[in-house]
Amino acid sequence: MAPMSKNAAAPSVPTRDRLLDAFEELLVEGGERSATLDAVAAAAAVSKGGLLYHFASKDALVGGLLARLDALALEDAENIRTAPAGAVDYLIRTSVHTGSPLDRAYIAGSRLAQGRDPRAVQVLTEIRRRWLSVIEDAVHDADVAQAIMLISDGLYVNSSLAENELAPQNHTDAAMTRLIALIGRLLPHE
Amino acid sequence: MAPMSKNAAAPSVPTRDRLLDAFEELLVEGGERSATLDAVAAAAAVSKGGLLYHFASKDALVGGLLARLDALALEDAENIRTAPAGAVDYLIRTSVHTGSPLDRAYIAGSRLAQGRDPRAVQVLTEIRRRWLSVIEDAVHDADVAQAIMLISDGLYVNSSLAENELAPQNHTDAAMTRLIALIGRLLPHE
DNA sequence: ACAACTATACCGTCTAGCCGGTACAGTCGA
DNA sequence: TCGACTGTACCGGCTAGACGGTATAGTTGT
Repeated sequence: MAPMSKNAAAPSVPTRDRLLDAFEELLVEGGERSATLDAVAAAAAVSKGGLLYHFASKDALVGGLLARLDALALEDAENIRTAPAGAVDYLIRTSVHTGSPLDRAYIAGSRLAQGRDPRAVQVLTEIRRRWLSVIEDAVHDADVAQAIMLISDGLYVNSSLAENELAPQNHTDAAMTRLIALIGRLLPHE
Repeated sequence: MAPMSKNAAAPSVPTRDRLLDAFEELLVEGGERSATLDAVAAAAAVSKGGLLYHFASKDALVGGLLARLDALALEDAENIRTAPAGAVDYLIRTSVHTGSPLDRAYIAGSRLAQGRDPRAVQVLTEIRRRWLSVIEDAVHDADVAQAIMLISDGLYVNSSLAENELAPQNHTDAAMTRLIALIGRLLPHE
């Protein structure tokens, strides 16, 4: 077929990124196992040869995903630090599945880490270390910061496990506001 | 009817359970991908034919693991409810990788859920629903119970991701005691 | 001309699942 | 008490298909 404007939509997004998007999507939706090269190529509407043109191996594909995740997370750490409503507020609100690029990349990375890919484990560990550090700066108490991180992690688990079942309205804006108020009690007074 | 004394060692643990143990272990250590039938059989020191005698398919193996997890979790809910030091104390302390049978089964189940096995998702969702219910009974506040569950989930993520890296002494007894004290602040007063 | 692909064919390995066979303990009728 | 038979617990060889990766020839927009 015509490799140009697929059919209607012009490839405003470079193929390389579309491949990474597709890989991510498959990891999130179907786990490690379903993210095969064939599946990734098909999902990105690219031939397998085309995939391997951009990423010479599956390892390279994983590397590309992890690099993008790391870059996204680095930006995010800055967003948390400078969030107008406060670091804790921002962290908690963005810990629920918002569908943001970082969100998807983070969950995809988690899948790889659970498959025990050592690079994925390292990248995730580093990202979490950065988040913890930002929260520590914001609350001035290592134990409280730790507890807040745990809640943030818990939210990720919840939203990626239940998707939308368990406790229908746990992730609404109102619920998040109540949760953040609750976290406020952890702070002695500042 | 004695299937005993294979050669020398009497199989004090039935082969069926050894297979489930091996499957669990592989899921925990290497993720979904590494838990192949061949690997499970080898880890249980059984031939592949032997494995398939006990579990006719991989699906059946997953079913067996999930059934065992569910049974273990049902017992555990009772342990939480009747824990001398209180439900919250028990839940939090057992949320870190203790190596208990439930612990391992739960993490293994999580791996399957991340592979998007719908049965695994359902079993885990149900287990978490039960835990939440027990905590709600203990703290008499839905929001606080929710927050405690999130912390518990976070601890699982932490211990299963970092294993023993990130923040060396986050899961010591002392750290847990401090965390539980912190959670106490969430309760208005009771 | 060149980069960015498509399409197809192929290879070695891994994976799930199947099947025939073996060993052996216990049951039962004559 | 013997021989025929049954059920349980396995072994190990096999196959079809999936998977990662290679190779190569052709197409298209700039």
